[in-house]
Amino acid sequence: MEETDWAIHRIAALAGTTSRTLRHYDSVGLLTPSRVAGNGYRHYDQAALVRLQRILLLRELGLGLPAIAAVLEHQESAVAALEAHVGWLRSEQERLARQIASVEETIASVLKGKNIMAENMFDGFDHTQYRDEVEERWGKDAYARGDSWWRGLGATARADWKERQAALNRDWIAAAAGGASASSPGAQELARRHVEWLASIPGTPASAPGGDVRGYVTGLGAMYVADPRFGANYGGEAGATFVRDALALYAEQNL
Amino acid sequence: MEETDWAIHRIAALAGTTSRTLRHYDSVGLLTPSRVAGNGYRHYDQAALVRLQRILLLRELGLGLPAIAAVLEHQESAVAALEAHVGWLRSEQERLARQIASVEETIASVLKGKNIMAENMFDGFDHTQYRDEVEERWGKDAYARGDSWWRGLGATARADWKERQAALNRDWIAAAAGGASASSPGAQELARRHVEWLASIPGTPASAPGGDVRGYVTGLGAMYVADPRFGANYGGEAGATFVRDALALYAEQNL
DNA sequence: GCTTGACCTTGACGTTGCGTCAACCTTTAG
DNA sequence: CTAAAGGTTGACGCAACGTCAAGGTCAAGC
Repeated sequence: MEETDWAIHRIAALAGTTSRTLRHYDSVGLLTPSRVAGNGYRHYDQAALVRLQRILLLRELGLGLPAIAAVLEHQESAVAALEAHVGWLRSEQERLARQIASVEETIASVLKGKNIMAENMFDGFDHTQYRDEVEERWGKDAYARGDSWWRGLGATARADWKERQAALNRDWIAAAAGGASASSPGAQELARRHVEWLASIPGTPASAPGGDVRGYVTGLGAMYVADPRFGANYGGEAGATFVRDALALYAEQNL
Repeated sequence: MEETDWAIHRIAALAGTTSRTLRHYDSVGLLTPSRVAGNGYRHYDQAALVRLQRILLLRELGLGLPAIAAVLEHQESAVAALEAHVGWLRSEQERLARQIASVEETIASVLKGKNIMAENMFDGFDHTQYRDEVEERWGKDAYARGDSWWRGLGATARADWKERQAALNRDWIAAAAGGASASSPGAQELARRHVEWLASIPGTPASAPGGDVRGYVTGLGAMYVADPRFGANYGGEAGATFVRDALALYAEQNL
């Protein structure tokens, strides 16, 4: 009989890991000691060492402990597991690539003085979380249209568009807070700018050649009041009501 | 006064996140409610909404909450923080690229029937954790030499080399277990194969033109006994002793 | 026989960013 | 009055250990 039996610190050093890790692997059942002495000390033999080697190899490849356990139990499907893992690694890499692009875009915008992070960035098209409701309200492909339009813009164009929106929102809120009436010249001028702004979004009636601009603008105003997520842009329900009324009047008289 | 003040669920929906997240941001001090009512309910105003927008924007870029807090507090250094973040993202991407390459190499080896995961993978050169000691024993650049040699090999060559090593280890252990003496013909033949195997590693005296093969092989045998990490390849100390003696005799008589 | 030091053990907390109950109020609508 | 929403504060869970903490074991030196 050889004395092929090491204390925990030994194989740890032998395999290039720590005793804590071995205890962890024991506790999760990934690698149990080949022998536990009466005093509770863990001992490992060559077979355990080989298994440990494999575990560490797979860990270096980025697999999680459950995945490693699975690979070691069902060695036949090891290749399939590894290939699935490569797929996951690739998707992670792509995600990182997108993040890098976004961050650099942001840096460039900030350097150009475009305060991307400065204003209210709310609107009905650029955020994905309302997909279902946007589709429900405006038709199945309204969301897709709005989204593709939005994604088609460069970072600068997006920033420009958002800034025009933010300016509009500010002015609407100021006008409402100032106690102006929806029919006042100031409110009507804002309505004109608002419609102009809407017309810059392709795919809506406001920008289509023979679109029902009037109905669209009136309906949109109603939505600002009905939906607090849009109404938020205008200072809440009261502000949204003001905007709706001004838009309705403007649409009736000018569109 | 406007009623620009929303309940927690409102801004959550408004910003596309959850109330739990907002409570979390409150608890970590990243975003405190603009007002807390007598009943404990959190309320947020437009300023809070704007801040939340920025937080979520930065979060999408992959920044951690402490980093986000730092960026928002010191807006001047925002660009620097973002650039540092890009650097980290790039390093992560490189790490993933290396992992992908390794996993694919492993898959290819397994498919070729090379059981990379099947045998004892111990030797003095392929693992990095003994760098200090290898350098101490064999000189400052021994490690670097061994490592660069090893890394210069392709996956297939590595697997081949490891298999030859594993076969040698097996045979040594079998011979020692069989009770053979170090001077027996079997042991001496193993010693010959061992030296041959060593000679396949460039940068050692065994492969150098005028190297001190004799001293090298004898010293290596001593190390197998002295260091359990190497001795493990030969069935522990007894096995390593057998190998050392056989190598010493072989070196004396043939080198 | 005792001390020292090295090594072992079993907890248990910390890490990152919330998701997900759980137990318990409040407010609002019917 | 009651039920349905929605709010609150805990507290656990996740991944894989690092890092104390408190305390047993063992070989060696006095």
